[in-house]
Amino acid sequence: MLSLTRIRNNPDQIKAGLEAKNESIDLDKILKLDEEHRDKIHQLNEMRAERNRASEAIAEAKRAGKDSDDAIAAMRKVSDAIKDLEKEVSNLGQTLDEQLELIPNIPHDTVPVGQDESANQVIREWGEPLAADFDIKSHVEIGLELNLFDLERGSKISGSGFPLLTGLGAKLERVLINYMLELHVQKHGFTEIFPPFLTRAEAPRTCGQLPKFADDMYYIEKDDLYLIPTAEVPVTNIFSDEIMDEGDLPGNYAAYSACFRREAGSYGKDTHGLLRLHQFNKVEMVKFVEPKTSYDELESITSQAEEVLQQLGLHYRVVALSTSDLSFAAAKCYDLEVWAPGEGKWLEVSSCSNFEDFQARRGNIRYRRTADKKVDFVHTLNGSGLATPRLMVALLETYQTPDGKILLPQVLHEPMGQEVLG
RNA sequence: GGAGAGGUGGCAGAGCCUGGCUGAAUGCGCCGCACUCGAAAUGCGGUAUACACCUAGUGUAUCGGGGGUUCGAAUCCCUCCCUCUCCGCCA
Repeated sequence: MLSLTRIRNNPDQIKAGLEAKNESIDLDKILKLDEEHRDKIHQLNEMRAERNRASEAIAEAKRAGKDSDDAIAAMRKVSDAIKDLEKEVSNLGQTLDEQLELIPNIPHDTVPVGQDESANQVIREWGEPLAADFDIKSHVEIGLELNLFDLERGSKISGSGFPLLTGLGAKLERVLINYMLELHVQKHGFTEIFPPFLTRAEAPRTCGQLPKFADDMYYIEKDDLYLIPTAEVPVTNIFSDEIMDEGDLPGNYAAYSACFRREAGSYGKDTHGLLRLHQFNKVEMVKFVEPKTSYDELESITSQAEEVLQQLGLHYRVVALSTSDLSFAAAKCYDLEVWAPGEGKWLEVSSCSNFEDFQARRGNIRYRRTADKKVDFVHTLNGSGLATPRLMVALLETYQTPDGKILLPQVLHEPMGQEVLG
């Protein structure tokens, strides 16, 4: 949520930002609504002030034992008028809020400007692509041959997009999750969280999934609960409606969760194998930081996510998303894309974003500054660290051998209890 | 699922029956000053947020959310949400 003051004071800057994000929002309409709203509030305040003065006089008279029937009769009319105006003001305010909730965050100055994803910038590339002198297989082939997963039976049980991992595939999934969590908790000092997987509407509202992207979420009508699309949702809301101490910042939290996405509108896209699923596993990092540090923290959370790929020895690149490719709530975002030699393409395995105070405003997440004791909104960031399905794809395809086996990277030998699959 | 209790400021906790200088006692915390070589203890003072404007100030709103009664609601009524306790059921 953008602050109205910011919109009011920098309408041109906001308009430019919205345009860069390919958003068509009638800001002038909102500004006009805001003006009308404030105008009515002003009127209302004056009427209320009058009422308060009169009530006080009536109270005084009553204490003195005098009667004030005339004054009461007069105030009755004022009171009715106040009620009408109150209704008007609250309707205006509600409309205004609904409009504000649909305004996305504004891109940071350093975000590359562009009409589509071709404007995204590759910031750096790490490692080398697999150079094989044999026919490279896709993860689907490998998985089927080695019985790591059974997508047909997964579909039988739950429909397409719900993977069934089996045997060593299931174990590899568990090992990867655990490995990533340990890295962030032990080495990077994150606090481990195991969050609820179903939340109230307020939680995705804070993060920006609601109200605009309701169709992408699984919803349990009977209990009015949403399945989380990422652990970002419950973890970001840990401190909603709270005032943190400056000493609590930066607050670094890492959480595993299953993630549920309806992927409405993306049917027929990346349906192949594990590339796009309705349910998947992810380790997510969330940071609550002081505003002035948030862009440094964005760099740091990105490198913390990169470290997973480096330790697994996977070829990847860091991409700065352009204005048009930024998500609704993000002011700046780096994607981590891992190279999948079997697919022959880069796969997004992580998104590291700075939301500035956008989510903090929606969720009312604040902190008290030590210096002047004032309360201000924190900045929130998050980064996948990482999502497993595409990581698994890259891993299987990168470490395949000519004889159809998987030679696991060093760091997985001990937790897997073996060096080779197959 | 059944029965009961409760939701008040950064926190704890009065006020609600008996509506009227109650934005809200008191305590803790925090800040300033005094005392001190310094600290603790003590004393004095201060300490919510948002919005607006005729901006050393003033006004309005906010006691879980919404609605109602009333000249006037933290206080009365309705409704929704949430938390806790006990019983039942269950992993």
